[in-house]
Amino acid sequence: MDEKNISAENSFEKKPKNFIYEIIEEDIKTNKWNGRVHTRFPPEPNGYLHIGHAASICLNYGIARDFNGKFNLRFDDTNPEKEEVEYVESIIEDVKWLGGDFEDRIFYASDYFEQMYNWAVELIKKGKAYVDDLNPDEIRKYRGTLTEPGKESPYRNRSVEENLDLFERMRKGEFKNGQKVLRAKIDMASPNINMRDPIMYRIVHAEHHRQGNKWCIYPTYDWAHGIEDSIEKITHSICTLEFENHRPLYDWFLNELGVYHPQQIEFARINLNYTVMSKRKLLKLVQEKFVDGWDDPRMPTVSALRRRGYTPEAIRNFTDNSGIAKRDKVSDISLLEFSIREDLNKSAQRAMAVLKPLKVVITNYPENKTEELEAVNNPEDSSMGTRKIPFSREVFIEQTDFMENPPKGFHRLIPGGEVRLRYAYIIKCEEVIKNKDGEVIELHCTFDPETKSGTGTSQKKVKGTIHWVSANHSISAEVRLYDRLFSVEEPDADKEKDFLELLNPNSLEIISNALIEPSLKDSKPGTRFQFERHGYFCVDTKFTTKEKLVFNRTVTLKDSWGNKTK
RNA sequence: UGCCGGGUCGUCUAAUGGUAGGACUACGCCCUUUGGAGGCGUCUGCAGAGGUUCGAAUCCUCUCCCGGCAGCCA
Repeated sequence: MDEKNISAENSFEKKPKNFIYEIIEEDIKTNKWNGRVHTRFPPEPNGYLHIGHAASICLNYGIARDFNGKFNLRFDDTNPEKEEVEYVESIIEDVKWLGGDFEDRIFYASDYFEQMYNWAVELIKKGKAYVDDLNPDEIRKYRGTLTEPGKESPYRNRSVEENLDLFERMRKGEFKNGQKVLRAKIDMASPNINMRDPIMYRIVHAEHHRQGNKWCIYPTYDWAHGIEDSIEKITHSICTLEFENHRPLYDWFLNELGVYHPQQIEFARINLNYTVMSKRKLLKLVQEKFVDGWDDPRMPTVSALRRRGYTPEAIRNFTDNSGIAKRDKVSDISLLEFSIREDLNKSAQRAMAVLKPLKVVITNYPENKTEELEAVNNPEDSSMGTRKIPFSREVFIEQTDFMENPPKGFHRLIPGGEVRLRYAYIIKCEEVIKNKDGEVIELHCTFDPETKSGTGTSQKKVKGTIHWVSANHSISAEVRLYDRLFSVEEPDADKEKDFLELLNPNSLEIISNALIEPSLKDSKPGTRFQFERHGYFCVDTKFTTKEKLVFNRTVTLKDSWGNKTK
């Protein structure tokens, strides 16, 4: 091939998406893995997945898809005390929902325990691992500090035979938790603390969610993870930055074993402002009932985002736009919100809902008349068609759409002013009815029959168009409005205050008597709508009953007027 | 004062020795029967100092700042 052809071909190549794609493209060029690409997502089933995990799933699955490779789901279930079947099940559901297609490749690290044990025996025989009798406290002291080398355990130089015997007896259950560990024999003076004879096995007498009581010794992350990757013939083992210091150890184990050796690559995890991402803190919010579960719509978990009305597409776009790099980052929540607005604007059916109703009587409209008005289901997508909305003499509008003493620039209803009722007529406010406390409780208006929507006969122009529902036809629903869970940008960053003190007390507002148009009556849980001029809403899957629809607000519409008045 | 990794608009991310660009946000304007959507525009950035070079965000040196690591967690 001559140079011209090469450059012609190159001009069709897409620019690598990020530094990991660059590495993989280079590997393909040099045939490092015989052209194979095989990634994995290796969660520990000790909690629900959050948006950060979603980024990892999208990255790993996306790589497999883009390079015609494979993607595994693998549970890193090496710690029976923290792991549960509930978490396994939720993780499978979430990965699938996000579009991470692992086909039939769902694996469990615990299925490799026998192989891991045998390889540990091999290392003992090579003189590269030993059983240590030091207790946890002693081990910590012997490890040294960040600036001082550690010292060797007095048990470090046991004979191979003794180590073999002790290790076998560890497995048999002859010792108590913490009594003995198996350690790799590397270098107690290493500047990398992870290399100071790291622990490979600890004794844990606990029931494992898949293995039951078969094992009482469990491998540590460092020992187990490379083996899991190796067994599955992973090519690129992608993990987060905090494992960078562990890479020498990952490599050491695989080299000593002389087995298939994937490449570990680290990238910066995604953080989001106004929330927390650590599983420990999320668990605390759940356990101490600050939220109604892992899927409370205010949580940053995948199941919460789903319940709130996010689409997999929006989450994928968000993680794509957040980018993959090595510098620490805190992504702005507004980018997440942008991604769901962008998606739902194109796909969500429009509807009218009045959250805080104000009664309007149209005095010149016949008492018993009902009109069926035509409304567009989605102005962005005419294939979604139209629907009929009933209109009658009494309607409800939004309390905030009327002001007796409006500020400059207010386009809605004012005494003596006119406004269009969406898809209906232009009305004029003739009289304001108040209660004895001076609160506005009702408006008397007149309508102009010449201004019916869609007739094209109206010469009249008004600045504002507001939404409404017919008093006799609307149905009641519960609407839940969510705001950010925390009132500060980085709840983790404050060293003075516990993150629980920084919770936003107004993160949930429940409106129990909102009025919605009758076409929404039989909406199925999970269905998404745009309530015009309010935002996107989703029928809640947890609290909706046959008697009552409950809507979650996914995100507000952008509101340039509201911003101005703040 | 150990080791490892990072510093590009407010946020996120490109440019890999050759015009610092995009997205989000914010703010204007236009348009609009959703104050939505859409269109157009504006603001703001290479941590600092030297050096190499015709030319540096990019290469080198020093400084500063930030993050991770001392679980029998992952």
